[in-house]
Order: sequence, then structure tokens, then C-alpha cells
Amino acid sequence: MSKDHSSNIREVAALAGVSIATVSRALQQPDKVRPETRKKVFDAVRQANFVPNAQAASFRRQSNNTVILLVRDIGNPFYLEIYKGVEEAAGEAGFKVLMGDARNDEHRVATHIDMVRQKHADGLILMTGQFPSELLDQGDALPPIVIASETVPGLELPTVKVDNRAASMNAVRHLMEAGHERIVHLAGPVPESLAQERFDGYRAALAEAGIAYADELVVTGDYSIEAGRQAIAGLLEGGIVFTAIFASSDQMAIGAISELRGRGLSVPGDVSVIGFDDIIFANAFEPPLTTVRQPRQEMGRRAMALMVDRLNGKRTAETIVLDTELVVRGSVAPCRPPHR
Amino acid sequence: MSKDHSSNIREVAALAGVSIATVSRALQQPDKVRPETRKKVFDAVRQANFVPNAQAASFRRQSNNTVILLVRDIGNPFYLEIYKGVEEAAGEAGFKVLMGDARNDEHRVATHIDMVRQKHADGLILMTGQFPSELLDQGDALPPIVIASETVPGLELPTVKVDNRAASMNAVRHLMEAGHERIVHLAGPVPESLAQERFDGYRAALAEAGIAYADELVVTGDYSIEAGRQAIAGLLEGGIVFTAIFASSDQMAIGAISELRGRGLSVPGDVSVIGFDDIIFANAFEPPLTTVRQPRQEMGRRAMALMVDRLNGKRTAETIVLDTELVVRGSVAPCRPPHR
DNA sequence: TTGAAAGCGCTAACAA
DNA sequence: TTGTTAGCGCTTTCAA
Repeated sequence: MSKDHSSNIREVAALAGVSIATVSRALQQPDKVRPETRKKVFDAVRQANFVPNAQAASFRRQSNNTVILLVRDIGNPFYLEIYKGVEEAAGEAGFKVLMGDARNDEHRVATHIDMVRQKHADGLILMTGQFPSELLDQGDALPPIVIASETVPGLELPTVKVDNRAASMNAVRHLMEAGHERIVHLAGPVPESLAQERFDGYRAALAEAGIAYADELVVTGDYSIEAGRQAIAGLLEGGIVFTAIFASSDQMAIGAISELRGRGLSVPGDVSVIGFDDIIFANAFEPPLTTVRQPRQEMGRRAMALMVDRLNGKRTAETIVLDTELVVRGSVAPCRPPHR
Repeated sequence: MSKDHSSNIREVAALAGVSIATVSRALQQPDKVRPETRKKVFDAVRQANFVPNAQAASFRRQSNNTVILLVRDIGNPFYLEIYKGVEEAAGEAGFKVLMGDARNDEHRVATHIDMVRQKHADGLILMTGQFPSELLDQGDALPPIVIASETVPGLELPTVKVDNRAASMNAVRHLMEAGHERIVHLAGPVPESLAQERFDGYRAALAEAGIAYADELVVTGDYSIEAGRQAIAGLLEGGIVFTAIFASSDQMAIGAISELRGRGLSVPGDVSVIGFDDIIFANAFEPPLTTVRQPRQEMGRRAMALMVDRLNGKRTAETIVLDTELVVRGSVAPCRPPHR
């Protein structure tokens, strides 16, 4: 019968009649020990019910092959597939992934950066544009950080993103081609870069088509369903007239549609809507949401790859830009005379 | 200027002119050192740019105040709010939370249990009914595990769940009160307990109302949108007649509705639908989904509380049962003559 | 191919 | 209140 209290490498060594160094080697680099020795060790491991203490190993190695994926808001399903991509690449490289929630709070970003400083993890994949300004000038003193999807002005770090400006222009053009001119933009938390880039794309598309930009048509939010709801409620109550919406997240688009419906307006009958992200619910929604697809899984994979590079000592601040795709489904219709 | 390579407690001690024990104490239990000494230490910490190595501390303490939240499928937003509850309670108790994805694969459950054995984390909050059978008989030799939402037959562990059977009966009754008799059940992966309990509730409600149970009306799935879609596609193509659906997850309900619509059927016009979970999208959906609300955040909080108890040496296998609530929204209508 | 031994940075028991 | 000191379990260098 095997003992049940957890044993250590010394017991195994004693049992196998070898030194602890040999046990360690047999486990880490089996080809470095003679087959017979290896067998003795393995038998002893089994007999002692030995499970190596990863904490001790990490401590000794001064690294634990774990990275933190810190997202803006874990409530947004957008990040789920990112996580999958990160985890996949991490697994291949022998890393574990810890997912953290910044809750739209830059203080929590600082907390997680501290976790890396304290060696809880080897690096941080950052997926929020909020960054504690007091850390901005630390430059080289920052622990390994890779940014995904967003960017932080003033921080030169390895980054994976999409061309938000171009993607937005494309989406807005699609709306204009359907005859829409009074297009609301549900923006992210401008002036953060990500939100700003999409906003810029919206303006650029308008300008290109010779449509005047109107401040009253732009509302910012935190990408949540609730933000989408509230934005539309405010617009409608303010008597603002519009026939289409370009939202910078599917969640805001869905919140907007829900609110429109609650007030008796139909989508796309009265108002056409385009979202951003192509989360899993976009396609199951009614109407199926026309949206900008981001290659989320790949974004996650590439971010993790950049992290591995960084942890291997590479110190470039490479930026990878991935393609987006406008997925046309059922939430956009030709423009009809505006409501009211 | 402060140095940028990370310093250790010895340097700080030297700088402050005290022993390393005093530095440790000043940082961990400030009230145990004289204010003046404390100040000297803090100054030295700042000057040396000292960040305690949490890994070393964890190693020394043989615990790292981290728990893993292992969920069946991280793609299901159901788990997001659970995570929030867990994280909240964890924060209060000084714990960190690591979220892992079992991907409906019991092998990955084993992997994560190993992570705890290897001291990557102190405990595991398990949110899947899949469990490697070879670990079942380990009983006391298992690391600290708490189960949430699901149960594993043969495993006596601290558990938080809802009364799935009663909740299902309630939902099905609601459908029958609207006149429905041909009610499809989109079940989870029976015979896992969670799925089984909801299935039992469905049957019990039917029996109570004197409606015959029909095998053809029950389809199992893995709680995903896609599973809901496919189940309905199969039913419709098989010529099965029904007027209502009780799904054991909102995602399956949403997938089902999407498929129904794709085939020209309306909800709730032709088919009424009730889901389970009340994920954030349920309310924004069209029609707003009638569903069984689970107190997710509380479930997370209680699970974490059980974990803290367990880590403090409590060895009971307490089961906490939380209340559910049928949230009536717009996806159920009085029964009309069945389609076809 | 194997063993001896140093030591990662910290905590905590014990002594002063 | 503070200091001394013995490790936690492992990896890794160096020597044999």
C-alpha cells in the first residue's frame, strides 16, 4: 500500500538507492540517466506516491511557466475565445494560463502587474487600454507584458491587434451603401486608443462619403449590454433621429437592439445595426447580427507566442496586425424614412 | 536613483540596518515592530525598490493562497458570474483565483487536480460533473476540492448547488399551465447528476399532470448553443411534433430558438421555450427568455467560502442548496395547435 | 553516468 | 521588540 502523505524527492532517492540529483534528472531529463537507474527511480516514485512539488521547482528556477491573461471585463464573452487561443499556444509551450478580471479598473491592472513582480506569474497579457499612469514611465522596469487587442499610448510593448480604423470604415460604409446617413456610433471609452481608433474610422467613413459628422450621434460606453441599452435610451429620450447604429462591441449592439425593441422599434425595419467582435451570440441573435469579426483565437495564440518570445529574452516591441472581416447577416436593411 | 534589478530581503535588511526577520515582520505583521523600526524598513524597501518574492513565500509556507476554478466549458457565460462571486469571496479571504477550462474532457480535470497536487494552487472548485473514474476511490488522498453546481456520484465533497429537480418541475409546470403537453426536453449530458436531476424534474412534472412521457421528446447535449441547434434540427427533421421546449441551459434554448427561426417557426408563436441559468443574454434576447435563474454570484461566493473552510482544516462534506427562481419573460405563450 | 552540496528568498521557532 | 538560524523541496554546478 502506498503512503498517503505527500512524499518528497529525498524519500524517493532513498527508496531507489540513488541521490536526489539522480531522481531530479530521471524526472526532468530521462535521457540523462541509465535506463536501469531510470527504472529504479520510476518504481520508487510509484511506490512513494511521489508528486513533485511544482512550487519548489518554480521557486528554484525563479519562474513558474504561468502567464496571466488580464481582460477588461470577464463578463464579455469576447474574451472567452481569446482565452482559448492563449491556452492552446500556452499548452504547446509548456505554460499555464491564469485569467484575471480588470473590471474596468486600472487599479486592478496595477494589482495584477504586482502579481507578476512578485513572481506569481512570469508575464502578463494585457487586454485593456486602462493602464495606471504612474507605471507608464517605468519602461524597462516593467515585468514582461504583451498587449492584445488594445494599445496603451506611451507604452512600447509587443502587441497583437486588428486595424480598428479600417474595420470601422468598412462597417460604416456598409451602412451607407444601404442608404443610411444618420448613423449613431456607440463608441467605447474614448479616449482610450481602441475606442478612439474605431471612432476615427467612423468619422473617416462619413467624411469620405461627404456626410457631416454630428456630435449628438456619438455615445460612449464600456462595451457592455447595459451600456448599449442606456445609450439608446438616452438618444431616444433626447429626440435624436437616426436610422442606423454602428456599435463598437456586439454586447452594446445587443443592448441597443433590446432597448429599441422595448420601445417599439424594429431591427432592422426601423433601425439597422452593426456590431463588433462576432461573439458566439451574434449569430444566434434575432436578427442575426451583422458584425465585424475579429480573429479571436488567433489573436490569443499570437499574443501568447509574443509572450514566449519575450520570456526567452527577445526585447523587441513588435506589433502584429490581424485581419478582420465584415460578416453580413440580418441586422442591416435599406434605409427607410426615419422614425418619428 | 533606485536600482532596477529586483532586490531581496537581505539587501533591504542591510540597508535598514536590521535583520531579515524584522523586515519580514515589518511587511507581514507591521504591528509587531516598533514604529521607528518599521519606518526604517519601509524606507529601505522603497530605496531598494523591493518587491517580495511571493513564490518564495508560498514555497516556504507550503501554500500559495490560490484556488483554481475549473469549469466545464469556459465558453458558457454562465460561469462568468460564478467567477465573479468566487473572486469576490476569494479577495476577502486573501486568495487569488485561477480559472481553468475542462473543455468537457475529464482528462483535463485530472490535469488540474494534478496542478493542486503539485501545489500550483491550494484547492480546486470543480464545476463539471465529469470526473476521472480512476480518481474516485482515492477518497482522502484527493487534494482539497469543492464542487459547485454539479455533483459527482461517489464523491463526498463540500458542495453548493440548487435543487435542480424542483426548479425543472416548476419550469415544466409553467409550460403546462399555458396548455402545452408536447414538451421537448433539451437535457444535459445524462447520466451526469446535474443533467439527470433536471431530467427527473421534467418527468416528475409530466407525471404529476398525467401527461405520458415520450422518449422521442428528449435530446441530450453539452449545454452549448450548437447543441441546442442540432437537437432541434434533428427533432424537426425526424418529424417530431412539439409545442414547447424546456432546455437545461440558456445557451441550448438560444440555439434552439435560432434553429426554429431558421426553419420559419416563431417563438413563442409556434413554440414556447424556457431556458435555465438566466445568463446576461437571456434578457436581451428576442423574445426575452423565460428561464430559471440560478443565484450564480452567490453560488460562487459560497463555494469559495466552503473552500476556505476546507483549507482551514474543516473536513465535513456539507451540501448547500440555494434557491432558484422562474423568471417569466416573453418566450412562453399559450399553446396553439402544433405546427405541421 | 552519478553524487555532493550549495542555495533560491523567505518564514517562523526560538532565543535573547 | 529584535536577531539567529534552520529549513521548505527542488535544480544545478562541479567534481568524481
